[in-house]
Amino acid sequence: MATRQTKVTENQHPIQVVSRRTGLTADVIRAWERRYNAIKPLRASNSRRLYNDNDVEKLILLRRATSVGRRIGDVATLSIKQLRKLVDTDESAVSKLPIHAIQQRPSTGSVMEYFDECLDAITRLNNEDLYRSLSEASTSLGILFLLEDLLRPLLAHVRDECRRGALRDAHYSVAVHTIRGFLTNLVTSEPLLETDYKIVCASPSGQVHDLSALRLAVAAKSNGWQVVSLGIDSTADEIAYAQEQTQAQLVALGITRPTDDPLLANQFRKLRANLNDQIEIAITGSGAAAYFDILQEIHANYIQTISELPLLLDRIKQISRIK
Amino acid sequence: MATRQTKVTENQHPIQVVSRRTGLTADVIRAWERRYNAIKPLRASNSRRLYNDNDVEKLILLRRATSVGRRIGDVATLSIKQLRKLVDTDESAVSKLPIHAIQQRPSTGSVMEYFDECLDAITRLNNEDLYRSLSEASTSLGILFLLEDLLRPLLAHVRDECRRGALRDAHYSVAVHTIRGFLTNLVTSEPLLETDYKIVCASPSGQVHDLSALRLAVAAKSNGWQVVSLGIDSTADEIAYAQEQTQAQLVALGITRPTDDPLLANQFRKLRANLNDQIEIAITGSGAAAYFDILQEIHANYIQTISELPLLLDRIKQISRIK
DNA sequence: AATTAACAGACATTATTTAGACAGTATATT
DNA sequence: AATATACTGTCTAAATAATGTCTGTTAATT
Repeated sequence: MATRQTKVTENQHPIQVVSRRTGLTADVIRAWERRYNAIKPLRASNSRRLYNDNDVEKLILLRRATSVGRRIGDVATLSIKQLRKLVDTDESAVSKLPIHAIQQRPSTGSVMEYFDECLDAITRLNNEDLYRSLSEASTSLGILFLLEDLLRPLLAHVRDECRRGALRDAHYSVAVHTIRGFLTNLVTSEPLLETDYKIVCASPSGQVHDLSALRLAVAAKSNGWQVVSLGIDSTADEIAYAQEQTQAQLVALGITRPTDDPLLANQFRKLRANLNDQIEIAITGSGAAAYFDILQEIHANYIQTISELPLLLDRIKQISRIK
Repeated sequence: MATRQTKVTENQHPIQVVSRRTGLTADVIRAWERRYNAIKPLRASNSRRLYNDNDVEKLILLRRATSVGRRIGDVATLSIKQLRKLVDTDESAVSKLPIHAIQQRPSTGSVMEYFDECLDAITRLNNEDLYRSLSEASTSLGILFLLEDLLRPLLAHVRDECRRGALRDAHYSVAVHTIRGFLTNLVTSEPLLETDYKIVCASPSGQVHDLSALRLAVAAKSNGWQVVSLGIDSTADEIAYAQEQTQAQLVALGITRPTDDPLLANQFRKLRANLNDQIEIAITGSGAAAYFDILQEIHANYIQTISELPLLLDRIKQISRIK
C-alpha cells in the first residue's frame, strides 16, 4: 500500500534530483536551508523535502554566486531577481581576467627531463600526464625545440621500444594520439594575423600514424604561415583541391611508414599532375627517404629536419614576391 | 476487454527478454509491478507475464528517471508521455552542468548559429575558424550539448554533402581533423581529480575517421571518469592490454564506417575473449548498428546517444562498489 | 531431471532526516 | 604580522523509510 498522498507533479523534485541539477551536494543544500534559510522546500507526507523549479533556479544562482567569490551567508536570502543581476555582473567581471594568468610554473628541467617525464606518462598509458608534460615543455623549451629535440627522438624511441617488445603498440597509440591532439591544438587554436602565405599539410592515405606533417604545420605556423590541415588519410585529389581552393603556395606531406608502397608513389605523381607547376611540394617524415627517386621526379623538397623549413618558406616568399 | 488468445506475436515478450532490453533485473521488474503498479503486463495462459513494446519503453524511461535521482515510488505511475518529458528535462538539466568549472551564463547564440558558423569554416577549409567556433560553442552550450546537438548533426551533414557531391572529402578531412584535435584537447588537457573509474576509448583498425569514440571519451570525462585514449587504428590485443594495464572498468569502441567488415567482427570477438568477464564493453558510432548481432554475442552495450552513457557509467560504479 | 518463472516474504542496502561536530579558510582585530 | 573569530563545506550519528536483492516454494515446460 503506497502511502503517498503528495502526488508528484512535474514541479516537485526530491533532493537527489536537485543535487544533480544544481551540482550541489545534498549536505550543502540542507545546510543552506538550515543556516541561512536560503530556500524552504515543501515537505512530503513522510517529511522528505520537495523542491520546485524556482528553488532549483535559486540554488543554481547561489552556486554561481559563491563560485565567483560571494559568501553564501551574504547572498542566501536575496531574491532570484536580485541574484540574477548580481551573478551576471560578477561573472562578466571575472571572465575578463586573462586566461593565461593561471599559467603553470615553468619547470626548469632540461630536454632530457621532459623526455623522461613524457616516456613515463606513455608507459603508464596516461594521456593527461603526457599532455601536461608537453605543455610545460613547449613553454619552457619553445615550440621549435619541442618539435625537433623532444618529439622526434621521443617518437623514434617509442617506436624502437615497440619493435624490441619493451613497449606495446598501445603505448605508441597513446603517444601518437595525444601528441597529435597537442600539435593540432597548437596549429589551430591561436588565430594568426592576416597573411598571404598558406601551406596545405596532409598525410596521404595509408599513413595513419603520421605526425610529421603536423610537426611541419606547427613549424610553418610559428613562421607566420597560415596552415590548412587535412589530417590523415587524404588522397592526392583532395590535397590538390585544398590547395586550389585556398591558393596555398606550398603543399606538405608527411610520410612515416617506411614501406615501399607503390600506391603511394602513384599518389605523388597524381598530386604533381593536379597541381600548378608553380606550387611547391614538401615531403617530410621518417619514411620519406624511401621515395627519393619519385621525390626528384615530382620536384619535391625533402625536409629532413624542421630547421630546413624556414629556408624553403623564405624562398617561396621571394619567388611569389617577384611575380 | 476481449481476452486475447495467447498468440505469441513479436509484440509479446517474456520477462527475460524485457530484462535484457531494459537493463533491469527480472526481480526489479516484478517488484515495481507488485509495489508500485508501474506496469501491468498481460498474462499468458500459464500465468507468465507478457510485455508489449509500450511496457518496455516505460520501463526504460523509469530506469532513466531513477538513475537521475528520481525515486521509483514517485514516478512509477506516471504515463509514458509524462515520463518522457520528465526524463528529458531532468537529463538535459543535469548534462548542462559543467562538472568542474563554473557555470557559464547561457549565451544567446542558438545551436543553429554555431552550426552555420562551423559549416562555413569547413567550407572555407579554415581550421582556425572552425576551432574558434567550437570553443565558443562549448562554453556557451556546455560540453554535452556540443557533442550531441552540434557535432553529431554537423558531421552527419558534412558526410551527406560529400556523398551528394556538394562538398569534397577535403572538407570532411578538415572537419574531422580539427574536431578531433579539439576533443582530444578537452579530454587530455584538464587533469582530473583522483578517481578509481577508468575507461579505455579506441577506434579499431580501419576506422580511420572515427570520432565517436572520442565523443564518448569527452562525455565520460565530464562524468568524472579518467580516460585512457588510444585513438584510431588499435587492434583488439592492444585495447585489451590497455584495459589490463590501467584496470579500467569499461572499454569503449567507436565505429563509424558502416561497411559490414568481417575483420571487425573478429576483432570484437577477440576483444571479448581477451577481457575479463567483468569488464564492460561499449560500442558507439553511426556504424555500430550494423554489427548488432555480434554486439549481443559479446555482451556489448550499444550507446546510441551520449545521454545513455551516464546510465552505463552509474551501473558499472554500482557493480564495482559491491565487489 | 533441468529450466524458467511466479509468488510471498525476508533481508540488506541505500537514501533521507535531524542535530551536532569538525577542519580549513577567510575576515577582522590586536 | 600574528592571533582570534566567523564562516562554510563536509562529515558523523541514529532513526526511519524506500528500494533492490535474495530466499524458499510451487507450477509449468522442455
